[in-house]
Amino acid sequence: MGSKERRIREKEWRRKQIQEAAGRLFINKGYNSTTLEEIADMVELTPGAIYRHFKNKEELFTSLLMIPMKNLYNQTKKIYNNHTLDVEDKIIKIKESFFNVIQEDQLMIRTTFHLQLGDSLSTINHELLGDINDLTQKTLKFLADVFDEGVSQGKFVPRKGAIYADMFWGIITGIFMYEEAKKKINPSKDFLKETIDQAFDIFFSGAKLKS
Amino acid sequence: MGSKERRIREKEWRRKQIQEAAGRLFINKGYNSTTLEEIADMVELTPGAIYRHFKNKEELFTSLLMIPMKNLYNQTKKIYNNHTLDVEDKIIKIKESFFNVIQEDQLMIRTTFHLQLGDSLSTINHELLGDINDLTQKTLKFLADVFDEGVSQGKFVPRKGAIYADMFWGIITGIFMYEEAKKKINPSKDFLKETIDQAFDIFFSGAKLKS
Amino acid sequence: MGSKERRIREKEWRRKQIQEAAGRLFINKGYNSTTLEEIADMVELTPGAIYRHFKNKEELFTSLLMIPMKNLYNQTKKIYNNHTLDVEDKIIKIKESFFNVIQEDQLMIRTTFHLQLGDSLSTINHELLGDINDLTQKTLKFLADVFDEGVSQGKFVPRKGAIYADMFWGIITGIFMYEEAKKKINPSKDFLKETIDQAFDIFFSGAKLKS
Amino acid sequence: MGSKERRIREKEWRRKQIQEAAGRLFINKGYNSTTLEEIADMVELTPGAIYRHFKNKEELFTSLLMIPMKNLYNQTKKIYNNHTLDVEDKIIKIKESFFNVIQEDQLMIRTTFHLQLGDSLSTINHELLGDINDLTQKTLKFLADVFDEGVSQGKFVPRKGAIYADMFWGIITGIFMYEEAKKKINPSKDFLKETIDQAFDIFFSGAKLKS
DNA sequence: TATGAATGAGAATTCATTCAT
DNA sequence: GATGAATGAATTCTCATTCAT
Repeated sequence: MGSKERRIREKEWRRKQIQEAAGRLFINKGYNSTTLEEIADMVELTPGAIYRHFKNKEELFTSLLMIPMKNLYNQTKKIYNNHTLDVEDKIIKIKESFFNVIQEDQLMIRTTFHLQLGDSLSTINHELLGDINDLTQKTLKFLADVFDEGVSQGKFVPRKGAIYADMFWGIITGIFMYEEAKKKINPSKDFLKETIDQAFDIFFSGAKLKS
Repeated sequence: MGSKERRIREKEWRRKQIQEAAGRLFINKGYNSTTLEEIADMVELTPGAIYRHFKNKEELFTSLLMIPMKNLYNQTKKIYNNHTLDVEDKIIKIKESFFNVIQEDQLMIRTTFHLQLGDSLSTINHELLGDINDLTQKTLKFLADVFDEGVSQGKFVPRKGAIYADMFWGIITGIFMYEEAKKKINPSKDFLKETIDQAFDIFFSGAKLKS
Repeated sequence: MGSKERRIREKEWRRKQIQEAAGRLFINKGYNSTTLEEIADMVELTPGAIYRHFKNKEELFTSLLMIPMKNLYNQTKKIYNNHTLDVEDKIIKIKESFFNVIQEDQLMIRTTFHLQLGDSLSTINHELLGDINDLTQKTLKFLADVFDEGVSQGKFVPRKGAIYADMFWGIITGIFMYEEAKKKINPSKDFLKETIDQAFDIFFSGAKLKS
Repeated sequence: MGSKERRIREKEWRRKQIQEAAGRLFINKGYNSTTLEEIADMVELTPGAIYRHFKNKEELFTSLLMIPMKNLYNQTKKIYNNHTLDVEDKIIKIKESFFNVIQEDQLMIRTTFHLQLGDSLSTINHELLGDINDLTQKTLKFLADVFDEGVSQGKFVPRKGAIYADMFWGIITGIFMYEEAKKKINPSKDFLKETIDQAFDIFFSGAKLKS
């Protein structure tokens, strides 16, 4: 019988459920201000039960990164491998992917920065952290390759594709964070999409070789 | 007698001393992992004494932003008001200012992001927070004005100067954070200056109107 | 059919298996630091399954005493009843028995002391605890009887046999614990056998009536 | 003014107060069953305040050993250095000292055994543990020296003094623990003094060279 | 019989902050 | 202005034990 499999599926579902609750809370209140009790309450469990699914609070937190990161990786890979698209199309599509994933999953950006701030993540699960870094690198590698291709096709100003990719990532995350911050103070309007698009236009236009 | 003034000067010196210690600690260990006792130890005081100089931990933390922010503001203002420079020169000089201040005072960026992450900063002194935001806005306003000027001079692609300014800020901070993160994993080489410069080139070249 | 017996045998075998695993763990990590999960892992069971065999953790712990205690009891009884031996021989043989059992089954001593320390053993199964005490008393009773016999034969300084027996037990266990402790700090050499033998010599020589 | 000294004295007094409360509790309930809250209640403090005086629960516990151990050491040293006593007198006096200290401070024995059982003392302050071991060794060294002297005076059966000393220690602690255990089950009579004295007689008589 | 998810109650810490001196 | 002892509230994490399957 598939009773064992059902168990596994249920366990996975629980895991996801906890992640979602934690994610929502982390976004709203930040990592340190979110307690395990709140998370547990949200999924109608006890704090102790969460430890069956995650080694500790930080692993739970970090695990949240994997979801959108995998997403991002897969989408980027798909675009990269789509040979009906030319270089410019690929870059535009990757930009849209980035934007969508980040938009849907604000937590990713926040978590990334949390990791970068290095705040009290000493007990972190190093395997997981390594996985995340690998995934980011691999994702940006696709992007870098596309840029390299564009350069070799004489479409872009000759620069290392990796530099283009880093910039790309920096621009998107930097603007995202800053716009989020502004929204917090004055929530009236959301300029995120607009600013990122315009930034990308400039970036793109600056990258292209003027024929 | 100037004894009163001397006392004031001494007090200010103490304040600065505490800020420096706290800054170093915050950078290395993050906000939450740094205890007031550590800070106090570093300046050979007791935790209680710090409360004579700062309302609480968060105000101390936030106050650290004021130093480089003022710096940044003043430098930007000076460049803005220097009428011997043309628009392009101003922007390049402002970029250098930003880079230098950020470079010297990494804490600013980290603190900024901390504020953006909204992590446990609920008890923050709102006046101080407001001050910082004002200063940032005012600094970026100078930048936006320069861009507006460039646009009206037909030098840049027509866009709102504020958008250019935001992007500018986002690019620099985003790249800074990402490069810092990479350095943490592989400390071999420091691409920060190079990446920011190249990013700026692209940005600048994308912003300029092709004649 | 013997299927019922087979089941019983299997159950007993499981029980023994659990005891062995628990014993090894208790010796190495102490009672409190050993979790039921660890024990269960070691015998490839789940924590819950252990409750089919033992009422709770403490009963499992205490039950470990029964094995060597019974052993000790049986051996002592045999020697006691062996009428080809004279009093001195019996005592020497009993000493050897004690030493061997303790040596092979260090846990007994440790468990005994744990019980004596009274640490968190409130929920203990009183029946089992009683059994163990009875067994100890009965074992020492044989020894006491031998001493009494020796006294009445004019071989030993007149004292109550029970006192001799208690002393005997105290000496062996006390030296055992102390030597173990020393071994922990400096594991180079093992003086246990030597020290116990010499102690016994002194004890024996002090007990004997100088003719 | 001696205000600073008064502070220090007060702090020391607090420390002692905490130790006494903890000691009483540890004796009655065992280490693991005693909570910091109980200890804190007893001295009318909060659990947190205890951490100003002791790094953690285990250090508090272990520190209790130092008091009687120092006592024992000092008394033994005094006897050792008293040149008006002959070897036999010294040994008898040391025995009395041991008995009294152990009697008054049962915790010492229990703690010693706790350390020997190695139960969950992983976070222990190693310095302190080392100190205790040193003190024990030094104390037994005095005893060993006395025995060596006795041997060289032809009073005792030739054996290493260290062996005599270890035995001495093992006998006393072993009997103490066993008698305590018996008292727990049947509290009617206390044979401790009697048993130790008789054990010592035998030991002593066994050690002495029959002229 | 065994599983393993979940409980529940505790218990040790940690620290920002206060306040009498 | 500084001290440092004390607070107190929070929070993470641990496990023996239970129970539906």
